Amino acid sequence: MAGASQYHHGDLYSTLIDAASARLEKFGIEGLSLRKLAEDVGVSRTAPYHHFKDKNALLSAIAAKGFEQWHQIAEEIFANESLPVEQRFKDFIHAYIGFATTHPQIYELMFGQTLWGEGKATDSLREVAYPCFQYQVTMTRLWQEKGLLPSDQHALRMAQVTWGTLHGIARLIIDGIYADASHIEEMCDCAAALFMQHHATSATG
Amino acid sequence: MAGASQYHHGDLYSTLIDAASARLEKFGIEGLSLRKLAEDVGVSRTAPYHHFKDKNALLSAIAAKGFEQWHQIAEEIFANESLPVEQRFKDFIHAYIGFATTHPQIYELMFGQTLWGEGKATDSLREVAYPCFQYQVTMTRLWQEKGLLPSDQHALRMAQVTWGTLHGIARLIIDGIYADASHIEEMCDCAAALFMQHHATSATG
DNA sequence: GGGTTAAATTGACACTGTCAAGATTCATTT
DNA sequence: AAATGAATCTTGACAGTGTCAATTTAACCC
Repeated sequence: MAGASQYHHGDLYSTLIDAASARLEKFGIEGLSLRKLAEDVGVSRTAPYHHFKDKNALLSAIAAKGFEQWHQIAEEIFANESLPVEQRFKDFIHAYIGFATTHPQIYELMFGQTLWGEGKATDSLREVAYPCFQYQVTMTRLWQEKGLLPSDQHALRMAQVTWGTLHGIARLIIDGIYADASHIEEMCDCAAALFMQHHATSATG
Repeated sequence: MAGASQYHHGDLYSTLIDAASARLEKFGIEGLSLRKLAEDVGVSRTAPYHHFKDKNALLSAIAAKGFEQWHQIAEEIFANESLPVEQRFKDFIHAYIGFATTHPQIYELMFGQTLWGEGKATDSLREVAYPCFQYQVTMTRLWQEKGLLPSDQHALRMAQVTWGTLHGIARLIIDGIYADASHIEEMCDCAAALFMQHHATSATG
């Protein structure tokens, strides 16, 4: 059933997501045209509409995959109890910026205005994204308990600010504003040091 | 010469920028159509092309205006020596987030992928934007000298991280991700407190 | 086989940015 | 004041885009 049929494609849904992801990484969100995508896959212009309500629905599906991917990375770092919290905290920062800069277009999709602008995001995307946000708060609370981050602030606020920092750095790098890729590591270290100012254990780096 | 002529508009350049800014704030970048814009102003579809090479050129001009506006705000706060540095630092943070959330679409234009994605920005935009970036470094260096920010980091890195934080918070709020407008003030205070951890003078707020 | 349903197709519409060629007005020079 | 040249604005046209409607094709179940 997964052969090379001509009329019924067989697994157009997955094929579209894969092809769209590839096209996305090459040409960006703006350069992702449904028609050219269909041509790539070898179906007619409107075939995708039987699997995705919208162009937004397709993009949402890709973004959802990105969230799942990232969530897994974050969980692995966070749950690796063989390393000290401090190291895991730094790893987390580097992993976040690494993920964002390795897949800039997908990152843009996950957090950009295209999907979150005016409630264009699919319900199924929200169901994947929100737990991802929530996880950040959980981690932040634990970092506060471990004394890594100051605990005189609400965990939610703290999570918003720390994530905001990573988000902002990622975007400055991605968009090539005011920061270029050669300074990624140093910027991550600088951010980590800034957050852990009162955590006086290791000032050497 | 600013009358109601019919063929020659008289001051189409400024009129277009104003109308485009208005349309932008209402419908966003995506919703800004050159054709509808021309109709708004009362000229034909291609009239704008005699004043702007591109749609990008128009957007760049609007963004440039935004940078000038912000630069002026920042300078006023920074140069107001009647207030203590600490207060001016907090004011700066609140002003930044305030500017971004008051004109979300213009902010998106100033720092988003539309103009900075792949070198689409006009030269004249760069000429306005880069000094704006540079100014941030200057301020950061002085904040370090005053003991507000830790001085064991390079000023450039520090500036990238602090601006990154503000940029990230602004975007999270604007895109409605993980943070909503009702927490703006608290988030700003949290960020300020985080930056000034080692500055032990005022912990009360 | 017949009938239901899912999947893929062509045709069409409204919309977009942008180029080319022509019309109109302004400015300046003679 | 007339003419020339440049600036400005116009209509016409083209290649794209997302998306809907009606239609054909294939699969699946009884």
